[in-house]
Amino acid sequence: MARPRKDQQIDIPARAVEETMRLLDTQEAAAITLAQVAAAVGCRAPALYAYFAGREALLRAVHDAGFRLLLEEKLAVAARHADAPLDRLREGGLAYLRFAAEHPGLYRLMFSPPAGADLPDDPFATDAGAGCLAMLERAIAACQAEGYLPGRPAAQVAFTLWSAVHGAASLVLQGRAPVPAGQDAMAAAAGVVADLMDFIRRSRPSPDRP
Amino acid sequence: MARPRKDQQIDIPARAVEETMRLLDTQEAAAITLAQVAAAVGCRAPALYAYFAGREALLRAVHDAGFRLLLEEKLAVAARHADAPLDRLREGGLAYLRFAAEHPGLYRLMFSPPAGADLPDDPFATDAGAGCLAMLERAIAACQAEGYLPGRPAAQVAFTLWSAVHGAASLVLQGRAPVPAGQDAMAAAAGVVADLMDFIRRSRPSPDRP
DNA sequence: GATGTTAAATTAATCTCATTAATTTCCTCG
DNA sequence: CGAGGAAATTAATGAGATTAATTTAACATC
Repeated sequence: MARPRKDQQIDIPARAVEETMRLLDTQEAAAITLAQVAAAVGCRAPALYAYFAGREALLRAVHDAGFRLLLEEKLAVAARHADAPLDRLREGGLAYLRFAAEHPGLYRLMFSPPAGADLPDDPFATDAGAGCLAMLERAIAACQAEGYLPGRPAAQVAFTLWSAVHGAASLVLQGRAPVPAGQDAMAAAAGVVADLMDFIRRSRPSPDRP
Repeated sequence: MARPRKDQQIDIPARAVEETMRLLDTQEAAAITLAQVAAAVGCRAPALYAYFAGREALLRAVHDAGFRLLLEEKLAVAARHADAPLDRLREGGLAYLRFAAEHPGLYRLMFSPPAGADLPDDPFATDAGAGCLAMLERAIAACQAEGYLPGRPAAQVAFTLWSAVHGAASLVLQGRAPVPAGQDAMAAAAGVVADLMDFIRRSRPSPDRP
């Protein structure tokens, strides 16, 4: 019972990331223990060290997997609104919020200081989140092609919008959103998206004004 | 050397919060150890338990102190722009960003899930951050009195703006802001405030349009 | 097929904290 | 002065991460 037979081998690295994500539905990242993950995977804690440098590294891998998942969902949404750029922007924002609501623990991990693990590589280029930002930037460029948000660098606007939506998600997950009464906590966050869309709509010089 | 003489007593609870804040300038909250704090204060770790239920509670106290500090700074800024509501809003946002830049560790702690410690009391009402939001809401009401952002609930707008500025600060502190080249990381965040002010300016029905 | 070598886990051993228990020292009040 | 409580301290416990030592399977070579 030291080394497993070939037929009962487990793909430890993959399972570890999966199971950690699952655990994040229940507990916060800080509370997750390697023994827990190992138990869920079907091995002992030290076995994880063969595939991850340590707890931090495992969490970092989950962090990255989270961004890949988010990107997938956003791509799917974008595909459904390939034409209408404004709709794409709104639906993208709402999809983002949905993601945060459905995976609160994972979302928090994705936006916690990845600690230590970020020094080795480029600060932003290699980050898994960069893909999401790039995608948002394209959506904004499409809006600009229709006359919205004229004369501003798309990258800057992308950062503004991402900031707002991420900020909303983050505040909601901390219970810091004003909850109107009996409503879903995410309602306030959806309101942020609505406000932003309104701002964008008004940014077009000539038509579309009350 | 068990109990200190009256003349060499320390105000442990106050010093502990102070020193923890100081430590946060260097390390992230997760890395701070009670022994470290105790050493900085001038006592041993178990002494802290007489004043804080545990590590979490100490961190929570620091979290609250952080919000009080932030509120102070914002009040000072507001006082300097008692008239011009739009300026007050912009300067408030920039002051917020400055705070985050100057106290990155503290800021992260303030916006980390306070974990466990939030169940006992009201989710939002008693929170130290509520004061900041309330203040923002007043500033917005003042802008509305001048015709900006007409017909929207001030609370909703306040949440949108707070989300955007907090999101920007949060992303910058994680190195997730696009840094234009050689510029300060906070430049991108300042750009967010500029964008928001622009949106607000355009929200007034009649005048003030290119 | 026996056998040495590498691989992949396991259990045992360390180390670093947080937290709790036992002790010590000082102050205050009679 | 002596008793009792207050405020720390040192000693003990326990959870978890990490590392060392050990075990067993798979493979290649003879």
